Amino acid sequence: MPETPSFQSPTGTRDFYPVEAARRRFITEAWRRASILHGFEEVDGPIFEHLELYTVKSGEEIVADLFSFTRKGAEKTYALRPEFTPTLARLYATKANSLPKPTKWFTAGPFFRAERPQRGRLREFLQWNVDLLGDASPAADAEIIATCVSLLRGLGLTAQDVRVKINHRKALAEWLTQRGLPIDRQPALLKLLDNKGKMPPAEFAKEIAAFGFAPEQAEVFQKGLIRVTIDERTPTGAPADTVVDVTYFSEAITPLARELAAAGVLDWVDFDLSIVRGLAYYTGMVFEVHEASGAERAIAGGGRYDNLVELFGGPPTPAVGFGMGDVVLALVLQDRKLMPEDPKLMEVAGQRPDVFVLSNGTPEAEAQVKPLVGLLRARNLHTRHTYRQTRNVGKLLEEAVKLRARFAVIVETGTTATVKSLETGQQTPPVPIPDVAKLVGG
RNA sequence: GUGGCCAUAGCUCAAUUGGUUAGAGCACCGGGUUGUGAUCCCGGGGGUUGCGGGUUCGAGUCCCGUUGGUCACCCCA
Repeated sequence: MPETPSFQSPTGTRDFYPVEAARRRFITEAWRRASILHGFEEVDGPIFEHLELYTVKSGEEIVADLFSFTRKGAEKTYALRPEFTPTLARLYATKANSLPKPTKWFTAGPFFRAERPQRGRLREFLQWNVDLLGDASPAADAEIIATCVSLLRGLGLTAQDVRVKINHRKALAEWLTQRGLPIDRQPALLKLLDNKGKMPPAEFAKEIAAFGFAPEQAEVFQKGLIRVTIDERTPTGAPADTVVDVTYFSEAITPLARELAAAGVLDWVDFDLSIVRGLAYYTGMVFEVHEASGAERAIAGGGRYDNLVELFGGPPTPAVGFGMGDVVLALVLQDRKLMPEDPKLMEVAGQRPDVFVLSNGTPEAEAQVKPLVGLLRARNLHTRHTYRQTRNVGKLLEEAVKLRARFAVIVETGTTATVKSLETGQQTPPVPIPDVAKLVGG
């Protein structure tokens, strides 16, 4: 299409009309509330970074999945940020000595990945990142997960709707080593676990057998779940655990389970051996949040990354955190009918008008509309008026209702107006115009 | 990067299977009405049928390409 320019939006991006913008705000405000509720402070960085910031952590292969560019007369190569963690590590490393321990930061903003879009994945999306740095304890792990659960709960989701699936890299590796699986073969096993959902059970069983597990033990990995209770002296697993002894693993994660119980979120959690995440940099606990039936992609994912700050030039610093994108979250909310519908949405997004001012159409009354609108706005009331030509009171009230205004003010004369509550239908007798503001809450 | 499906008004869909000037509902605007949220009636604006090419007397309809959407694979920080 050489000649006429295309005005379609770029692949994998979205246009935000008022309704979509309100949905976005519904989500980002929930993110912000949950973050602040748990004592995290907002930070941010540039939306593009030097390309090397990403290749340091992820290698050259990542370049294919980035939007990168150079300036004409090229200096350096930049990339639109695909994730926040490298920026976060830089922020922390730069001021590490003066930052409190722990440092609790969150951010929310746009990120970019040059992939083919599909359900739950776009090229431009919003992501919420919550990180706790400088604390290596299981309590820190639990605090991060509790913050994530707080968000989910705040949006109306329940432990029946979504599950937090937790694994522990280090514990799993040590357990596997104890069982006699050499370190160098473990990545292949993790990869297999990660792919479990995409292959027939028989094939999975066959492949798992290659790692020295009996066929019936494959079933445990197939199922993946380990129940951990803190009521008993020794954690016990689900019945399947008798087939594969995960006692060592369970002991390793018991401190975390206790902290999760103390934080009141243990009932949202499953310990799941098949949660792998990227192999690159997680060093301990890893987790993902999934819709309970397995529909949709992961809603959130994260874990402990104790080596990363050092990798970006800071002091050795334990860290734990997660990211949550808006795309899958919105899909799950819509699946569960938890995303407010159109008129309600404006209210949720804080855009509901307080007052709609109209007149009865006489010149004296009409002349008072704009001054009154200005007066009410000066009192911090969200005030609207019509742009239509009709002065039919019925039609204008209809417009006020459609906008979900709380009050309609009808200017009756050059000096008086009536105030009608659109919620109760009650209407005052004519009052002096200067009295209107206090009648509508100004 | 690979593959399947899809594309008609802002939205949801029609168009007698290749045949006149592409229609309807919703939405939007105006009127019915110097005055109260409903219902109803009348009228209006809106389309290069995603875009480009081809076949044909004739293409929204058939063919090729392309762009975009969607779903899956790869990947998933």
